[in-house]
Amino acid sequence: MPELPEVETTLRGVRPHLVGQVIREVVVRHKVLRWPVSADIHSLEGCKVEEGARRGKYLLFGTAAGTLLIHLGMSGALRVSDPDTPWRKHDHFALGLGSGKQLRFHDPRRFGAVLLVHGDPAAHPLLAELGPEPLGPDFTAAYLHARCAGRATAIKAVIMDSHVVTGVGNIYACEALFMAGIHPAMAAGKVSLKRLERLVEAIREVLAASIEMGGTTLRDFLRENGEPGYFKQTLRVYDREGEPCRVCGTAVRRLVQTGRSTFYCPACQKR
DNA sequence: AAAACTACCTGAGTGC
DNA sequence: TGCACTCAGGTAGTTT
Repeated sequence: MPELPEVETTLRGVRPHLVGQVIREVVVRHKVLRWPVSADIHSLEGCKVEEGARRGKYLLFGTAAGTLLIHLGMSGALRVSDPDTPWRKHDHFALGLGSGKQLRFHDPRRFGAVLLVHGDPAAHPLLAELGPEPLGPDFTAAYLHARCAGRATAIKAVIMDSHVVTGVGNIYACEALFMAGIHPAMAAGKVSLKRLERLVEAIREVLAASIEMGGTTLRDFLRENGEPGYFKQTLRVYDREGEPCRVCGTAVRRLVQTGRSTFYCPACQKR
């Protein structure tokens, strides 16, 4: 499910319900997600949520007992619920809040993570090696050019590598490459600085536009209030195999790169 | 060092 | 209706 826009949408949705609230209760209904839920997670009980932030696709909620780190994986979602709402299958974790509401973590595939991190979260192994934020000032064409230099790896794989730039997943990698007119299988080291400038701009533009629309609901992503995101209708190539390119009418093609589907227009995107 | 592959897990959809 | 199979928004870890 979630790439950066969906995580940001989730953050904006849950933050007003969380920040300033005391955590009355921590409910662990399934102890192991991608990793075991931190054994000391109950030490959050009685703590106030002081802040809510995002780093890449990680959500960070700061408290006196440490930082609650949540990753949504492929199928995770957070939802603010009334406590008398019946638990759904795959509701694995929840916080009972002073407001009387519950924040529930739902994740059928259990690729997500719920961890309590002590000390500076930026120093945590999961966060320390992440690349710059794509919407921040450090993600520039010069930076990307340096990271691509000499690499034979496909440009698509490079922009999906969270250690190069964080938050760009399969949907937005396909979309941004289309917008920049770059063939997804092109060797990263062969893409000119000028074209990388367009790519950086395209990544920023597509992520910002999707955030504006509440993210992309492909199958099951829902916001904290149960509403879908509306960016799917704006997708240019993703999940549109065989359909006409919105620019030139050529049929959109699908290819498989490192086990993931890539969608592209063979006429608009050149090597 | 970089590139390719594996693993984790459930559910939806397809074809027989 | 059921079975076997493929595919799905992520990414750490292992192997080549």
